[in-house]
Parts: sequence; C-alpha cells; structure tokens
Amino acid sequence: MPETCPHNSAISCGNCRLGSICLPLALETDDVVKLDEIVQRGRPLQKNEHLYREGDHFTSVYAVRSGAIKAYRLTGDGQEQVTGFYFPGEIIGMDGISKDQYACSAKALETSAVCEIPFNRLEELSTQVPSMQRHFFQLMSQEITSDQQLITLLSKNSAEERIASLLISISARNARRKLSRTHFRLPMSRTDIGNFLGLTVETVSRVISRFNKQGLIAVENKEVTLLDLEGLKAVANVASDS
Amino acid sequence: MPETCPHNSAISCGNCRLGSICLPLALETDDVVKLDEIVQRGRPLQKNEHLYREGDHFTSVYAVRSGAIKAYRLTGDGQEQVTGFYFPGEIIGMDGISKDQYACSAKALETSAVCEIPFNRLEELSTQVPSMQRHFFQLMSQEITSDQQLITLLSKNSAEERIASLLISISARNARRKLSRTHFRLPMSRTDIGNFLGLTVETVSRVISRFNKQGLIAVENKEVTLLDLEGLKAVANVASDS
DNA sequence: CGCCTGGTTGAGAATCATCAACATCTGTGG
DNA sequence: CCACAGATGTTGATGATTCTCAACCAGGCG
Repeated sequence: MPETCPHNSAISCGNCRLGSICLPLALETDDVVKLDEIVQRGRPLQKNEHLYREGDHFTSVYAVRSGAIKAYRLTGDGQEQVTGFYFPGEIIGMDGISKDQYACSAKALETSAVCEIPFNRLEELSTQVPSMQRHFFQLMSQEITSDQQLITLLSKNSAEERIASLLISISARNARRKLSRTHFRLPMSRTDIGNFLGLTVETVSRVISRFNKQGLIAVENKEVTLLDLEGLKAVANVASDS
Repeated sequence: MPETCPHNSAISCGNCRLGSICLPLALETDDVVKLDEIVQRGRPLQKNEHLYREGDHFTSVYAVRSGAIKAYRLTGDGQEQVTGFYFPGEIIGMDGISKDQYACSAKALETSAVCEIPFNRLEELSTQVPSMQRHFFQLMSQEITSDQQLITLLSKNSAEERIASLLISISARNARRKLSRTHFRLPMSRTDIGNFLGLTVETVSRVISRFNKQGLIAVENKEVTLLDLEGLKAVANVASDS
C-alpha cells in the first residue's frame, strides 16, 4: 500500500475522518492519492476572517475541515442574506464556477480549517477519474437541492417551522459526523440565523425562548440541547426520518 | 464540413437557434456533432403533461426547445412549491443527479418541446471533451446562483418587489432569445406565480392590478406589456442593468 | 346553457417587523 | 481583577403587510 499522502505527513484525504462525507467518498485508494496531491491545506482561519469575498476571482472550492463557515451575499441596499452554513465535511464555493467569480462571500464563524481544492486541477482530475467527475456533479446537485429546500422553507413555513427545521438540520449534520444529535453549540449569532431564515433577530430570539419555555429545547446562549426531537420535528412539519 | 446532425435531418444542435444560450455554447464544431449524437428529440409535451415526476429514477437532463416548463415539489402537507420556470434554451433536471432520482416534478405549462440529454452519455462526453465538462459545471453553478437569488428575493423582499423582479427576469430572458423585452404572454397561472414567489393568489392578483393602475404595466389576462421598465426596476430594487 | 376553473376584489385576522428599552456577554485596558 | 464599552441578545408595545375567508366575475368546454 502506498504512502497515503506524499507531501504532508500529518493530514491527508486518506486518513481524514471526514472522508466518508467529503470528496473522497466514492474514490478508489489510488484515486484518493491523486486527490491528495492537488488539495492544499493552509493555516486556519480566525473567527470573522474571510475565505473569499463576493466578486473575487474564482480559483478553488473548499472543504471545511473544522469550525464553521457562513456564506452570504449583500443585497442592493446593503443587507446581508446568508445563503448557507457549512460544517466539517461540506464543500463551499461552487457558486463561483458559472461566472468565474464567487457569487457569495465566505466568512469563518469561529476558528476554522479548510482544504483548498484548486478548481482547474479538480477539472483535470475529473476527466481522468470518472468517479471523481460523477461525485463532483453529485455534490453540486446536492447544493441545488438543499437550496431548493431552503426556498420551500422560506416560502411556505412560519417562523417556528423555520427555526425548528434549522435546529433539526444541524442535529442531523452533527449525527453524520458522529457527534451528539441532541447537544451542540450554535456557531452563528442570532442575527445570522435571522439573515438565513428571512426573519428578524427579535423573532428568532422570541421563538427560541418559546421553544425553551415549552421544554422542546434547553438553551443557554449558544449552547443548545434538543430535549424533544420528535416534538421539534412535529413543529417543523417534517417527516420523522429527515 | 460534416453533416451537422447524422441522425435527424430536421433538427440539430448545430442549426439550433438556441445554441448560443444552451449547451453547445462553448463547443467546437465537431464537438457539437458529438453532442448531437447523444441528444434525443421526442414528441412534444402537451400542456400539463409531466416530463418527469419527483422520485422518478434520474436518467436525463432536458433542454427546453419551445414552450415553458415549471419545476415544483410537494411539501409534506401537499402544497406545491414551484422551484423554477424554464424557458427555451434553459436546462432542467440537474437536481436529480445527487440522489439518482429527480427532486422535483417537471410539467409543461403549454405545448413544449424538449431535447433529452441522457446523463450517462453526457458524463462520458464530458470526460472526452473538457470544454463540455466545464460548460456543464457552469450550468449547474448557474442553477445554484439563480436559486440563491430566489432565496434572497423570498427572504428580504416585499410582494411588490418579488413580482416586479419576476417580470423583469422574464423580460431579460426574452431579450436573450431576441424576443420582445416589453411584451409577452405569461405561460403560468397566477397560482403558479404565487407558489413560486411565496405569495397567495390573491396577493399576486392585487399587486398585478396595482401595477396596472399605476401604469407600470398593461395586463390583459396572461398578456403583459411592460410600459415602464425603469419604473419596474425601481420597484424591484435592482440595479438598472440586471 | 350551465358548470368548473381561474382570476379579481373586499373585509377582517394573524404573523411578523419595527421601534424602543433593557439585560447580558465579551473582551479590553486600567 | 475589576470596570467599562460595545456588541449581542431579550422582551414588550404597536403597526404594517400579507394571509384567510368569502363573494363575485369571466372565460372555456362539455
């Protein structure tokens, strides 16, 4: 068996715990080595540091290794629309491909580490390794469907349903990483939550307080415990398995 | 010069007027021939006929040739969320890639013709023709950014702003096809518009009536004339060039 | 002709935004 | 280590936008 990472003995896609939910998902061992050769791992981002900004020349997509990143765009009148929160194992930056410049800004919500994947290298690799191409098509398609879920949420659901859905989504993404499904720290501010869900800070705060009083969750600042996951799912109006 | 389409003398990507805004955009002449070989053109869809349904096994993406298609998904409680309207030259079905089944249903709003592009053939072609791969990545990325624009619209904008934005978007897409920027027929119902923009039929109807009274547009059933495009853009809160 | 779908208009109700005051947390410097 | 300032979060009162319910109108098709 070959050395899993030829240029960095500490970290590699081959030994990354996130591999199962990140890029290498569908790859053969030697293809993972090829991926490893193009992935660049820089210094960590400090809280509030930008990974890239709206309008920057598009060069790379990024896999989040640790921490949390928010993607947002500014509206004409300077308001912030958060388009997504990205947790370890998730890929950010695919919106930049179409115009060769990023359509969103990406900012660290806490100290975070990312793996940079230069897109032209990824394109090359994709022509050589069909399963790589397939996997990347799937990742982009996944981004489309998750955006469409958010569209539905914004279009049809009440403030309570939106916030319950967000909590459930974070819980599910935690579970994928083998972390607690019921207890976690929200890396984003209430304002960010509002800007994501199309609500004001006040409404976010009120709904969270209400969930707390109702015994659905226990909140202390950013620490959240989901006390009644089934109850929350009922509030969110989602089928029990999602 | 080779025969542009080896298997269908009437229609081919090579002679299609929509080529400049559809798939072949960035292709060399002989690559267009390769694309032509995999594109399938079936009988037209009648109004209300489905191209595919949510949950169907994913096989192909489709380029709209004529008419108009709406994509929609059903919420848990049976409501309809329209995720997009697709006009000639636009590609539909990319949401199906991630799970190998369509995440939306697609239904003809009027008699429509589509070009079916079997995805596994497209994948093969993409490994052989890098510009094809690149172009398809760009199309998917475009879908992501347009979904994100819709997210912003739903999250931050009033009923008037949403409807003005939709009219402007249709106008701009008409212009791309060298059709009138100011006069067109809305292929979708008021209900569809509401389900797309997160509004009720009544609100849609009221806002359109108001625009009519204000002299911004002239409406007669589905026929719309944009009388004051600049005024509409002001209402929509968008920069004048979009 | 009458029915049914789709669209319009009106009145009242509900949700969420706005404005405002206050509380709490964070981190910085004395 | 404490004190303070600014940012962040909470709670309350009020109001606006949009939804809901309902009636009515117009057009298409059997």
